[in-house]
Amino acid sequence: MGAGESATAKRADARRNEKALLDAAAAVFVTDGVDAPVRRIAAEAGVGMGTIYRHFPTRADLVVAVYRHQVDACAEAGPALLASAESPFAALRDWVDLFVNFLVTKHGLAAASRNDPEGFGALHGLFLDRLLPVLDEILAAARGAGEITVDVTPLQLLRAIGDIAAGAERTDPGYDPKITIGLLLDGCRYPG
Amino acid sequence: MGAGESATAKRADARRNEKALLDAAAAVFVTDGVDAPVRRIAAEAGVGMGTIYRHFPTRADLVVAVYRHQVDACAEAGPALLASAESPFAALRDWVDLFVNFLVTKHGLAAASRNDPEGFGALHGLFLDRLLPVLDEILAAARGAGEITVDVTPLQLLRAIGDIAAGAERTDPGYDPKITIGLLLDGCRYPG
DNA sequence: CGAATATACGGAGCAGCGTTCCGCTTGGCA
DNA sequence: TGCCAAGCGGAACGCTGCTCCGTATATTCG
Repeated sequence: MGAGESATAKRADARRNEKALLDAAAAVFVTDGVDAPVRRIAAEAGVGMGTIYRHFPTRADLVVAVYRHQVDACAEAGPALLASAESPFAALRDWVDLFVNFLVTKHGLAAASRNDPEGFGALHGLFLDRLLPVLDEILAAARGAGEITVDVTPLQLLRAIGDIAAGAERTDPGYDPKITIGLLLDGCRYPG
Repeated sequence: MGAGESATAKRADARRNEKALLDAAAAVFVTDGVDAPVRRIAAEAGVGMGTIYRHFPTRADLVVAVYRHQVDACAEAGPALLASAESPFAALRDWVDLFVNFLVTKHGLAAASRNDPEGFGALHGLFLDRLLPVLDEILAAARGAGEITVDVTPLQLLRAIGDIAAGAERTDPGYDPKITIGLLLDGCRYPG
């Protein structure tokens, strides 16, 4: 069930186009957000409409492909933070910060994944698959250290954070999602 | 600066159509969400495209017109809750609950107002104008009673709540925004 | 009561979007 | 070199928001 490395080796031009598409999408997403017109991405990559749909049948497929390694990096940072931070709760703060920074810099990413959960099932799945276990681990550590007493599920927390970050994606001076999230995290523990 | 009761008295059919449009929009919003196609609303009301745009130049104008009284009701309930609840913090809980229930039942309302803050400036303004003072009052009372010690601004809290509610607009069993919001509110006080 | 006029109406039309489909091109292999 | 599956491009379709202007009508005035 491994994805695509052997089986029937893709043609060279197909591989080239896929790469071009990925690069183009990454660039366009930065300037125009993840809702950028398909034609725009195709044009940027110098390919036709058919090509983009053949490689990435769904917009979410493209988004996932573009951001997968960043999500991975975020997931992998979890254990490291847990080891280096002075307490599990501090690690939680740090890790959440990482996640929020990731979300906020991707225009409309979280919003898109929320507004169209059917279509963005893949993205949703990526987030959940990679991030949930990590958050679970950090949460368990914090709970073990007595820093968290409320029983909040990782899913609950991850979604809440995602929603808050999504709401703050537009740059609005005077509102800082991190403060809100800090409040939320504080709500998960009793003060020491 | 009063809006529209005298000046140059509108034509009878214009008034009728405006009412029809409002009713139609309310009905369509319930079934199809606030992003329902303009043509659909026009058809439901039995008017042409021109008419809908003449009465409500912007989609937000229509949305605001449809929900204004509900927002008003929510705002007016604030002082009443403050008077009847057993503590200011309890009133805060109740009032927030009211607000969330309002948001969650309007498919895509909060999301729409967030994804297009330019276009939905009117909606945003309505929320802020009517609701912020009320929340401010409740918050001040709670702070006066020593139930809230963190200095969180009404705007901060209102936005956070709106964002969380917006994220939960799709019915997703297993996730309850009210729990998240409860956590957030708890984060605003020291435990008694 | 009938004409004049501002007011309001309707819907064709335009531009931009996502998505599909199929005739043509090209890479890889014998 | 020649063949053919794999891949490509972009025209075309249906749906969207929004504008524009010829037509219809409510209101007013003689």
